[in-house]
Amino acid sequence: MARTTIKDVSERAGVSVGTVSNVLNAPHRVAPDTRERVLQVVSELGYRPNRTARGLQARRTYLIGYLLPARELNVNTALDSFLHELVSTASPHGLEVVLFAPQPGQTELEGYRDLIRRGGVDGFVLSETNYDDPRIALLAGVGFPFVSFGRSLARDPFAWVDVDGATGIGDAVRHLLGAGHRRIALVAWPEGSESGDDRVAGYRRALTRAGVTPDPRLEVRCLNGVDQGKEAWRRLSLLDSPPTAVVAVQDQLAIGVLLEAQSMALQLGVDLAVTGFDDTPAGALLGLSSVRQPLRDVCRLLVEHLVHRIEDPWADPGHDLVRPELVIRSSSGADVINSPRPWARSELHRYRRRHRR
Amino acid sequence: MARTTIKDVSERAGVSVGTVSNVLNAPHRVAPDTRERVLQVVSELGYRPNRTARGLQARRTYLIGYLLPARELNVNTALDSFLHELVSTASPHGLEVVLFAPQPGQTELEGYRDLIRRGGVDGFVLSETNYDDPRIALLAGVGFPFVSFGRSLARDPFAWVDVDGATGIGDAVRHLLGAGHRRIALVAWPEGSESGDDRVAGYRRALTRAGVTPDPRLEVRCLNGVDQGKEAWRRLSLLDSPPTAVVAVQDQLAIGVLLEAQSMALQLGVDLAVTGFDDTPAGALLGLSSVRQPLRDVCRLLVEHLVHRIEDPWADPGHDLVRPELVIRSSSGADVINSPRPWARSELHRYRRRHRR
DNA sequence: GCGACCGGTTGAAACGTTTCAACGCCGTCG
DNA sequence: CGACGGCGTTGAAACGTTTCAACCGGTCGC
Repeated sequence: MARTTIKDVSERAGVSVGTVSNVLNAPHRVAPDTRERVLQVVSELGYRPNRTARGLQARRTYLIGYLLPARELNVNTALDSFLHELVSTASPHGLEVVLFAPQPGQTELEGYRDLIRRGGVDGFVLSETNYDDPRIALLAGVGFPFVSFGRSLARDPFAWVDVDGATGIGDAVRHLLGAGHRRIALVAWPEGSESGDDRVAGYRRALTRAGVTPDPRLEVRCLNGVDQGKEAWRRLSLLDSPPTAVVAVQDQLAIGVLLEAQSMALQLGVDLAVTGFDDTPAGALLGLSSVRQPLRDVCRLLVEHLVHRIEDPWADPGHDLVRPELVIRSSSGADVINSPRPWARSELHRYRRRHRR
Repeated sequence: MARTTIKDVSERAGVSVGTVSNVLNAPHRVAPDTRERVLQVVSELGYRPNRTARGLQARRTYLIGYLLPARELNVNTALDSFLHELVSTASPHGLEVVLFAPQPGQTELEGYRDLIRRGGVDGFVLSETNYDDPRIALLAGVGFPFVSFGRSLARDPFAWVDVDGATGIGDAVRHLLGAGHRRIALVAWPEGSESGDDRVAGYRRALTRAGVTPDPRLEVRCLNGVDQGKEAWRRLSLLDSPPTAVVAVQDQLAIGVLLEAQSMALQLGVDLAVTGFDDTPAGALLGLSSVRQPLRDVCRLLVEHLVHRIEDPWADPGHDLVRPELVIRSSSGADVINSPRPWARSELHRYRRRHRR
């Protein structure tokens, strides 16, 4: 029950506690034979310095805070893998990840502020950062170490890592262009989100560079969600000349498009190609091609930047933009899994005849 | 930069630090007017006691540890919601959740042991507990507070909370029986997992109680996974008289069954009813009926038990079994979403003719 | 032969709390 | 009027580290 302390070690090794501490933190200062003896006792007793005591003296906690984003507007569908990577990349730096949520009746910002005041963490990792995120103003304002997964238009310089969504979507577009598609639609979130607008820009740029003029009628805007994706495809399918491919800025939207198209008896990868973003398990299940965020790299960089901020809060904050990877599956024609259905096209025609005003 | 300490408060309020501490922790001991004055200063300065210092003296950390289960064998597909509920139920008790992973080259058990030695947490929450889990022997052995999500055959008594999988599966079976099904198959994991065996037992019991004799040929065993589910349905469909309903012990298996049945052009909810377990987003998307674990209740109970263990490690560990809820969707005939396909049956027959030896 | 220096070690202070024995004051009772 | 109690407050110790000035014994240089 009683934990073994540095004092136990020092007594047993016949040295002072200062010496034991030196053996552990500055071995070069202590004579080789003393060092050996102390290390021997340390391993016999299985001694590990107490984090709390060490933290009190060093004014550190060896913890980094991550506020769990509210469940409802959960765009970050990859929370699971994100946390995994974050925790395992933080670990070698002697850091652990503390999850927290605002107390009931507290705003998110108050949650951050409270944790700072209580001296609860050494720094924060933010995610789902958006334009002019108030958290950045708060943290940069008080000079508290943090790093953001996602860029932001903020006056203060700050450390961030982001996925190059524009290039990712561009890769999807180029993949579809390469497969012969020319009428490539976009299903995107409403204007005003950092990552959303970035992806839209990538779509337009890729088309333009390939000599295809982006057609505004092929750009549908809606909130995230499977149902919204279905609705989006319904609207696209009623156009004079419907698209042959759809690029969605998120898997859920893509899944909606895909399901709705299937229910119109369209053959995915043949009649219609679809791509998503985030490479979610649900999407993978349905054979959805998707842009995968390299979360391992992202987390490695996040932790590196954060460690720098903690160690030297005065240095210039750095940042990184990492390139995602397009995972090609059957939804964009990789290898067709379902058997062809010759009546698919006529189904689409029937649907359109019924619904066009 | 310099945080405000209890000393700042005491000086400004013209009292000793002891008094400030009493105001915060034992207000009845201090005179009302002093109390007011101190509280006034506390709120002016936004003072919050430093967790590290408080923890050092109390020999506590106010943190509970959760080891992120290895990604590969991730049965706990609801990690996201689980953590959400865990964090928000722990918060009112003044506890935060620390995630950790074994250092590279360390076993899981060493990860736990290390954290105990370093005095890193006040207690652990275990999940994915299995028969005779070595973590339970370790923690119960050294008398370290913990609570387990999942029962286990362990010699030592320990605190746990579990979902009554048997009853959950039983509910699914009764639902199908009520819809008129009699040949109800089971797709389950291989024998030897605590929760798996529990669910199998629930399946058999529900059938027996309803006067239907369980047919061993209708029980398929396979590892978790969508592909395994597909394979399971292929085997079931080749039986002399195939089942009209399938109960799976997990959503991924159910999804496999469902997808494979669809690819045979069976109409879900009409030709074949399917139920899963865990109510995953992917399942919900496909209209899969599923047994939902009441994670909020589970986490509330987990935290309560753990707090008791921490406060009074000598008391008898308690436990709770909570009943899950069956969510009925179209896969078991709730409201059929697809239009009927008259040729479905003949497709099945064609398939069977082709594949039976 | 003496001071300076150097490597190794020690002891004490400090980190920010809580706890608790001791103290001072005031009113009450004998 | 002195002893006693009770209430409110204080001061110091303790929690387990790290850090750092000081110390000690030995060696070197002059």
